[in-house]
Amino acid sequence: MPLLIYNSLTRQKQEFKPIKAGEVTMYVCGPTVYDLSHIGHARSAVAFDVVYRYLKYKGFRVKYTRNYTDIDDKIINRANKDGVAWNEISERYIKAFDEDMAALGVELPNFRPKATETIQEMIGVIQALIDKGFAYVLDGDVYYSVRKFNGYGKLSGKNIEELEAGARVEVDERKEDPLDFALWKKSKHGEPWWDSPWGRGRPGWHIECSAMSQKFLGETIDIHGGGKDLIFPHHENEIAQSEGATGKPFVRYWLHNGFVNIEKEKMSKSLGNILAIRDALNNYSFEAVRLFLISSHYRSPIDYSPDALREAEVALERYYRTLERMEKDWPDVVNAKVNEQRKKQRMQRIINAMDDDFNTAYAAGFIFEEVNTANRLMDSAKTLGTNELEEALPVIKAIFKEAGSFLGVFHRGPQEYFAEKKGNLKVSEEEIARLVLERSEAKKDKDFKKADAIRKELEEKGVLLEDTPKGTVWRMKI
RNA sequence: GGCGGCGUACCCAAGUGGCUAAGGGAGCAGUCUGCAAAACUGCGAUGCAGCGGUUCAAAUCCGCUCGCCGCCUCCA
Repeated sequence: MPLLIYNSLTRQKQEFKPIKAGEVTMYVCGPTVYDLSHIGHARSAVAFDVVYRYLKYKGFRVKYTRNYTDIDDKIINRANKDGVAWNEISERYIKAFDEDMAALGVELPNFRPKATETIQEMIGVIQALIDKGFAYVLDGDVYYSVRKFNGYGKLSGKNIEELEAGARVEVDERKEDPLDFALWKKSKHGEPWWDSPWGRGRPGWHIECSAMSQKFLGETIDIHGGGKDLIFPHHENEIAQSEGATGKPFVRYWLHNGFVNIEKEKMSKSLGNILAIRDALNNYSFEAVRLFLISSHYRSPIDYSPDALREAEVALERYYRTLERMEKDWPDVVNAKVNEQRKKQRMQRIINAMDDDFNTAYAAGFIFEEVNTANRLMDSAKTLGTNELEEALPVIKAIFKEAGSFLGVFHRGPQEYFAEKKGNLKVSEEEIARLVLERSEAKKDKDFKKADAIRKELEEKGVLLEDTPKGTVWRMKI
């Protein structure tokens, strides 16, 4: 079964065929670094992280670029507000973004260029556009003449006349047409600037992605991704710039992720309903955040709520508890030789799901079916024997590992997952051990009242006790 | 106003023409347990916003209606 990808440009799922067989070039719009990243940025990053990982899993050599927009009005405004240099702001939030990505287990793209490191290339693209008649200079500014580009609107499905009619932008009277957008902005007093053939200035927003994707990936790239809100005008303008300058198709497959909503409304700065990535990670494991994000299709909107994250954490704990049980109770079985044919067969369901436009939610469903199978077989080992168990457990563990490699969830060891949770403990482990022992003594004496009191006391401190045949174990309450 | 998307059980969510409508969470009952917890088993949509149509067959295609959301302005 081929890999199908929904292409925003054609509005349908298409079989994915890269330009060069076996090799994929992929560009994703990164953040404008003027504030902490929120859960919406996490969604985009995780969605394309999964795309990147899965393409690699499929055997493609992937060249993946994600930029930082480190020069922009918002950065300058923030710097003025804070009374610091603009690049202090951008550097601070690049660092914060990198930390958040690492904390989310997002793999590093091959190239992570900053806009300000690519100014010369941008100037080159702008010059090419001027030379070809797509752009014009106006007193130190350079504008793109939208009407000169034939395919304008093909990605967003808009036509120029309607845009014209509905234009809400403040019109710069000097522009030849209200829809024309800035490629280069003459620097105002006190603003950062770079030298250019048109005088000192700084780049417009859209030009950077055209320049950077060309520099690192070439004139025509396979995949370009970003949030749905970037379709217009950002990506529309990128197409106009890149195709205008090179005369070649810019992108073969456009991918756009849906939003994270809060209370059914888009999370955004202007509405003030932001959840920062690091705030989410304070309360939940990064895998729970990822599981929450991949439990819906990447193009659908998802509604954030504390409950939704909690449910993801509960599900994840169920998963790790099962894996822990497999490894602790059946160490020899679980590490026995994998029946490759069986594995391939079970794994194929997950691969089919992923091949269908990265249906991670469906894929995750199969993981939980395996969880159920493992538990069921372990439960019934005493009565039904271990034949089936011996064949299934190694396969199940291998599936977890393999699917985890591209989902970025389910791929750690249980001890690591649970150890991370113990970091939030409010009671010392020594104290817990002491109370557990005290309770065991009480249980031995049939003093169940005392035993229950201790269990209740610990539960109030967020520690749950479980009596197993091998003794009492404890874990963190979610 | 223009363009686009969505509406599946108590909640989240997959499924977009054809086996018993995945999976997770919550609930109830049972097994296990001193009691719990965990795990397992069973129950739970004769039904996929509503109405009509196409078809041997529709949650899935078409039309209308209702409701929600997004883009058209910086935004992942």
